[in-house]
Amino acid sequence: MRRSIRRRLRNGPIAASRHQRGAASGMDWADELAARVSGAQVINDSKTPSGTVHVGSLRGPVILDVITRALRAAGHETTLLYGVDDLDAMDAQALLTPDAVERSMGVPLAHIPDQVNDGHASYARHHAQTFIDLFANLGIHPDRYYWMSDIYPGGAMDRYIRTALDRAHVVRDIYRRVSNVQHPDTWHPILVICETCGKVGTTIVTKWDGQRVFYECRADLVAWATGCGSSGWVEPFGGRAKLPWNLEWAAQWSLFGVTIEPCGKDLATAGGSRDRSDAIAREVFEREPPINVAYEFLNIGGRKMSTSKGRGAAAHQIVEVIPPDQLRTLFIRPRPNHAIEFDPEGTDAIPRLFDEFDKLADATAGRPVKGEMAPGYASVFRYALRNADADVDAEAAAFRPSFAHLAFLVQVPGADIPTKMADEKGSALDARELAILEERRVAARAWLDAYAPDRARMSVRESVPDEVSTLDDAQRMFLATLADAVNLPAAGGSPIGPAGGDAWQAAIFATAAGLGLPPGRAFAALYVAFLGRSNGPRAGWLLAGLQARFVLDRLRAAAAGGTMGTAGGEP
RNA sequence: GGGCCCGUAGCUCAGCGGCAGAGCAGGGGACUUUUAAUCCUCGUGUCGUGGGUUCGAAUCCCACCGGGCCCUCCA
Repeated sequence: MRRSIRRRLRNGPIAASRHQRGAASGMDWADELAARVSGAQVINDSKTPSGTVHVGSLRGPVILDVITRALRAAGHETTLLYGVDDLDAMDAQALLTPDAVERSMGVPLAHIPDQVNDGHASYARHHAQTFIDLFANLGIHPDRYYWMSDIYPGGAMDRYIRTALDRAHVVRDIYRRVSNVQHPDTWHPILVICETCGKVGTTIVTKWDGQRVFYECRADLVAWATGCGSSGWVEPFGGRAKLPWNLEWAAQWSLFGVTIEPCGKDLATAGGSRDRSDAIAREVFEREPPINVAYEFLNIGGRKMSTSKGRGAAAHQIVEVIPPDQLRTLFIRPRPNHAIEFDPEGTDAIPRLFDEFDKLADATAGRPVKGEMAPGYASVFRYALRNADADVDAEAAAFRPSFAHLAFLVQVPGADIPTKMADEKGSALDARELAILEERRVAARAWLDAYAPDRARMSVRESVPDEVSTLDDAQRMFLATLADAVNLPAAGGSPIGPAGGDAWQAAIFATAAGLGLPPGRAFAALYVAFLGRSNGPRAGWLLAGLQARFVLDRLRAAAAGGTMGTAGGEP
């Protein structure tokens, strides 16, 4: 039974180049995959919790989820597994994150104490859990999570360890043949956790007697960690040793019966990790490897993301700005073999992501959209939804406020956003729409705090903006006249302003009308005087929220062309 | 050295054998007791280059150029 399934899986990676696909719709890669397989499917992915994970790492889990949904929609019984390779050593890889612990280099990640005192049992648990905690909110629900630090001690890997050691010569041959890596003839594919110093990255096994291995913990085996120099015979079972990554990967496929496993393009390169593991699966564990779905990375500004170099956001931070449906859209819209260019810092990339999602919703709901839709847009929309069981039509039909507009409104003092949105929609927002609004309002604020370009932010300048030099005489006159008009002497002689936004607003219109200045020019003058830009929030309410003395001084300074209030200093 | 991806409008990209397209940005205009917006309008771009196949190539093939990433356990 299983064998017949395997035989059908012998096709290469599905990541077809653009020239190979047919008259495709956008999500065909997932649906085509679902149409190609038969029988029950097991999808797997696993991750080494080396440290803080950046947002690009979520592409893999989202792709897993989309494949799972496509398979289930096609009627295949499907199991989704997600593993944590937490017996891997803290190695050079961890040095690429800000989290590496120098004295623990070479130690299994699961055996390193959590550096953050927030209740996790280990370094590995901390970073893996921080990552995994994002899954549910993104609509990714593996049927089972497994941790290699549980799997090994439970003995489940013992039979694969034995097979690998018995066939060490085959493994060495694969490394040499597939990857041009020449291990010594005494090298054995097992990593003992040193009984003396606890490191796994520094040990090498040179003998296997069928029950025990002889290992040495060498000071200079690797550059990034120093072994303690001890050696001895040990039974490499029950968690006392782990397989090297390529063998562990292949062993996982056998252990869990994996039929589909996507991987990043770094592993999928010719002669790389995936090729080695595929060969090991076939020749050592005698099982056809799972279907591969190779996927490209997420680049920031045309360059690779790097947590350590400050390019790109940590995954757990970006989700505060990009809600699940939109983050899924980011990953799902391009085919897996396309690199994604994404640069949220100081750009409108995030607002445009929302716009694109909204356009997908509009088109799916049958509303008119500007321009043309990419083929397969309805599938993209459906798979982008966090909730796999959502009523797609209802979701598409729901009212969604423009993100950019919302980012503006949240900066307007006293704006009644729900009422404004109801006006825009033409009727009251329902519960779901209010939830979407709230989600976007939070996201908009977070975006303004963390990523937005300055032009999207509105703030009253502390001194007279240079931009007042662009005002014409009529506008200056308006500002001066307004200041005089509202500066009615109070009993004590101190300046007062109109009480409240309505009164300010009325004064603005009255003053402009008195001067014959079109309201638009008058308001523009105010915005320039206070914000340094030609548009802004409702001016009356903006001024009402400021100190009257400040407002009057600024009006007069701006009317004078900025010669008052900015005390020299400029060359 | 090998592998993968990309190269189409300022930017992000779609199109993948049949008249070069969209969004955004930008220009111009309209409206407005206001902001955001909305509406109208404006697109000749060596489709990276050179060959080839074809009645016909941005599209298929070959070579090359440029960019990016990977091949060190990141995805």
